[in-house]
Amino acid sequence: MADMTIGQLARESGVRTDTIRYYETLKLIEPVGRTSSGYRLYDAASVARVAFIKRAKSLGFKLSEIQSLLELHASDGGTAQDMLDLTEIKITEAQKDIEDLMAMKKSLEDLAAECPGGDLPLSDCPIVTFLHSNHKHKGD
Amino acid sequence: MADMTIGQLARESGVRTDTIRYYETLKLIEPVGRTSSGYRLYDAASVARVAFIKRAKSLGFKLSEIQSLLELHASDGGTAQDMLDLTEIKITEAQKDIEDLMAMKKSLEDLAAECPGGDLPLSDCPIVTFLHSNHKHKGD
DNA sequence: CTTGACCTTGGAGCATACTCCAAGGTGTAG
DNA sequence: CTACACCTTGGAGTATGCTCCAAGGTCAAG
Repeated sequence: MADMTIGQLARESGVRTDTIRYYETLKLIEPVGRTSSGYRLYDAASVARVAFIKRAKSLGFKLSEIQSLLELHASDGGTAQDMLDLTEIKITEAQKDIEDLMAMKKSLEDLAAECPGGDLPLSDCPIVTFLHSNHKHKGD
Repeated sequence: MADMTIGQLARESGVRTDTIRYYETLKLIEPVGRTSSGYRLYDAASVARVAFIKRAKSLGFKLSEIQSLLELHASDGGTAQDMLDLTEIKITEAQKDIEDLMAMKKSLEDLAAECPGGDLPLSDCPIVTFLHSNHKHKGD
């Protein structure tokens, strides 16, 4: 496919035109040109670029991080190590988020396990008691 | 402690005065009264209420959800089962978030494991190759 | 020549949880 | 009486990733 408008790129890429313009404000993508009337023009490389952004997003990279990824890619100095470093930071972050969520989930499960349920009054539920507890915990 | 101003409540609770006023706009807390000059007044129950909010937050409840928790608590009809239900929804959500993060982390690890690192060009890093791949995956 | 789909820009709005600011009144210590 | 800390309200700003809107220009079909 030769040049295409923003709507065609959007359809090819499975994103909205607004999203592409938004990515443009973040310098993630730029049209390859403009028609005489001002319409943005894109090409096959644009489709690949949007796909790159979508994949990076699916790996948990934020748009600002994807910008760095794209810059790295565009620069001459970028090495495999640079990419590996960024990826390992992301892995560490994911690990921390997982641990935080697991701790939260365990607290909830422990409380739920002791809640009798049924038509009993709220005061019989340890979750409520915990929330109302006077004992301070770390971070208070 | 008898009545206190917003600043005292903030100090007791370990939050900012702005945060308490913000919670007030969300109907999470209300002053027990006002001085003749308009200063908000709080009491010991207010401290307990802010503590409740902080604990619920630490369990992963959003402020809007905490509002429901507080309403449940204030209503006569609330049962232990209601609380248990809300908690189990939260547990399920946490589980899903954990799974999503673990899937993401695994993808990153698999790619990182194959990246040679070092001064090699970016094109030798499978992460870059993956991001540039033409193969569509689910969700594209 | 009109219709309708498409494009343009600039800016506002959503969700989340605050945080900060300005302009002004209050309260207490010395 | 003067500082100075504290309080008030209303509104704006932060971060993230879009999404929608208005007002208007463009383009191809019939």
